[in-house]
Amino acid sequence: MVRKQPTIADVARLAGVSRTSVSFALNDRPGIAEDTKRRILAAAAELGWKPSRPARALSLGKAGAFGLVLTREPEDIGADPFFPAFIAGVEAALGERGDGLMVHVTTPDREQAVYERLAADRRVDGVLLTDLRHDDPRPALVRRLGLPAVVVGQSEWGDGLTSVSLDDRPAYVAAVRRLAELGHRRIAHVEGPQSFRHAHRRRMAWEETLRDLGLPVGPVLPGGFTAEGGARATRELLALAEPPTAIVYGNDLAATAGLSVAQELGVPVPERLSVIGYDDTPLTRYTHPPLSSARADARAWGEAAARALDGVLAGEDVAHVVLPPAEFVPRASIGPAPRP
Amino acid sequence: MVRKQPTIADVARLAGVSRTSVSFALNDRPGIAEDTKRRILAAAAELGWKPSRPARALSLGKAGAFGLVLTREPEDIGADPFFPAFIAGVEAALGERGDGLMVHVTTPDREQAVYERLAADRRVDGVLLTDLRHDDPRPALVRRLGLPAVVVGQSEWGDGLTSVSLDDRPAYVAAVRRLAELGHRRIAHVEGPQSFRHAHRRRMAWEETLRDLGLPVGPVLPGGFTAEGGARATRELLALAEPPTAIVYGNDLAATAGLSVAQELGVPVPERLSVIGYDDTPLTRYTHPPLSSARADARAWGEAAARALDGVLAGEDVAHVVLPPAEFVPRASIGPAPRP
DNA sequence: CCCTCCTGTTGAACCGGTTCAGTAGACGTC
DNA sequence: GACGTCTACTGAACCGGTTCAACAGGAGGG
Repeated sequence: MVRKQPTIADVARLAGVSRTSVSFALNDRPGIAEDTKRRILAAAAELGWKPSRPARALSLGKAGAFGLVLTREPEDIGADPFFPAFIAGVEAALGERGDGLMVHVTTPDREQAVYERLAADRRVDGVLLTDLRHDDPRPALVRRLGLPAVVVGQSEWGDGLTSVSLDDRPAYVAAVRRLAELGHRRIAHVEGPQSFRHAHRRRMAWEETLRDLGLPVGPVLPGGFTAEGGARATRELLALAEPPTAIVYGNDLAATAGLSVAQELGVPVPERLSVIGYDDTPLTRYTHPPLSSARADARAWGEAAARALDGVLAGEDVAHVVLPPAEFVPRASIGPAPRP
Repeated sequence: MVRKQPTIADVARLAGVSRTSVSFALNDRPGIAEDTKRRILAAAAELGWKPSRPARALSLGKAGAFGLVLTREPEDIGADPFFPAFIAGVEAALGERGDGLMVHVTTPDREQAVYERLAADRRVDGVLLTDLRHDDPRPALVRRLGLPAVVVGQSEWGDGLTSVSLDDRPAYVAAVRRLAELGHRRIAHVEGPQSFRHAHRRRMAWEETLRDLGLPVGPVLPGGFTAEGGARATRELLALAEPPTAIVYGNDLAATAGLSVAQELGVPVPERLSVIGYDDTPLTRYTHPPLSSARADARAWGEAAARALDGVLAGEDVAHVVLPPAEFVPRASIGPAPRP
């Protein structure tokens, strides 16, 4: 049973003033004598009064919460290193004000309905859009719904919405260049689902860097950001007549699986195959050999996204936020290209 | 800008009835003529009316949301395969009614304050307590705060609170027995943080099963549920004068790291070392060799926990819920004990 | 034909905050 | 001493739902 919380009327009674004065004192607005204010604050403290969020939300027309919708195929709800850290960052920005984050996990077919409900419910003031896809219906959807939103990703993905971006390309560019320096010429890519804009972007970074370097654009296979996909793609790549000497994966999960497949097939890493992931998951330092990867500060990203949405809600004309790009983290999984 | 949503007064006006009638019709209570009800529903549909959650929450004294607090050391916010699936399950139970889940990520030192705010805020109707520790202050805390709660774990951890448990011991018992069948006699354990009750429970399951089998209780080392801890512990175990022939880890992350260390040290798995994890993460099937693990249905757990909390809030005397236990999933990382 | 009961409907109060439009009283000015 | 101004404070309305008590009007019973 929820214990009855004191209301503003209780505080007013104890302090011997009107509810209005209590409200003014607590939101420190001018027009309250110092002395009275102290009395009111003392009374509030004595009763342990905290404003009722629903009442406040109703009165102010502000929910004091943001929404985050994770859309996943039911079978893909695995561990994603991004979200815990991202959410922690959002929380860091929100927590100060006592605001909260409503998390919804849903499937692609119900996604639109979830956003519609979020807008109609008036339980969140805005949403953070992550994992943007090509032709993502959400920017238009939130606009139509009048639901304030911030895009977590490149500004051009958001159809004019404010965005908070963290460039993952530099890490790929650095990775591919490093491989080239090491003498690799057949550099493959195991890509994430190309419907995701960040997955596509990673692929393009790999491709363009190879072009810039005048290297052949190696084979590309889908890895789906999953262990299974990474394993299967690796098997295929290593079965080629001229297998690549290096593989750049879309994320660590696929790369780790790829590492295992190489071992299983007796292909030594990095002697005959160099491997690179993305995400810098905790495991990378402890695979065998340690997996080269790329580090992005998901926590900072979450914090910045929350603050940007704050700004949007305040009616400010928030500029697109650009965070420091992801960094390539070389480890023992890469080495000189094998001699032909 | 949030588009102005229609209110119940708009619906009433359009249908030509009072607000009361609209409210009655929409919560289908008796005392409204079929005909009128149809008219009201049509009007509501035409305007696209959805009740305002804050207004409803204020009026009913129910927030229509649950809270989940994840307490983590800042550096430990990695990928945990449990929570995404657990949250998806909670969502499945809540989503039907349009209720939501507020997720807070915090650090141990602020944990208590977060729960206190949750209670004072009246923004959630109750909380789900996960990751219970020994002498966990939270059951007493939520009781003192009058905050309804359900314990995700064994009933005896909850100080009388309703619990939803999923036994992880059978998987450990089965794993250790299987190892014994395979001829192993030196079976080590790399445990999770013993302050967590489930980590301790896993350790005890390992220990008691060894006793039951009349086998020596092998060495135990802390692994902290992390890759780093798993790697370090494995290194130590393999450096022993008489190293274990099998290691049972507290989770897959530590086990996967252990697998890598074994490879690095040239200890073949499973020929000279059998390895078992827990969680059945997506990666386990694609490590080399595939990692034996234990599968628990985190999604079902979340769903059951949400339903149990529903019951508690409805004032029902909800019995402790017991879900099917975790299952041992043998894979190629275990094999016959090496001949001495 | 009157009284009672039931059905369908409504006005008003309420939930717990915020805020607008006042008002009482102190003070200064001429 | 009449008037205006400023400060400190308050009553009442409002946010958008739910719900209680009351009330028409028709049916049924005596």
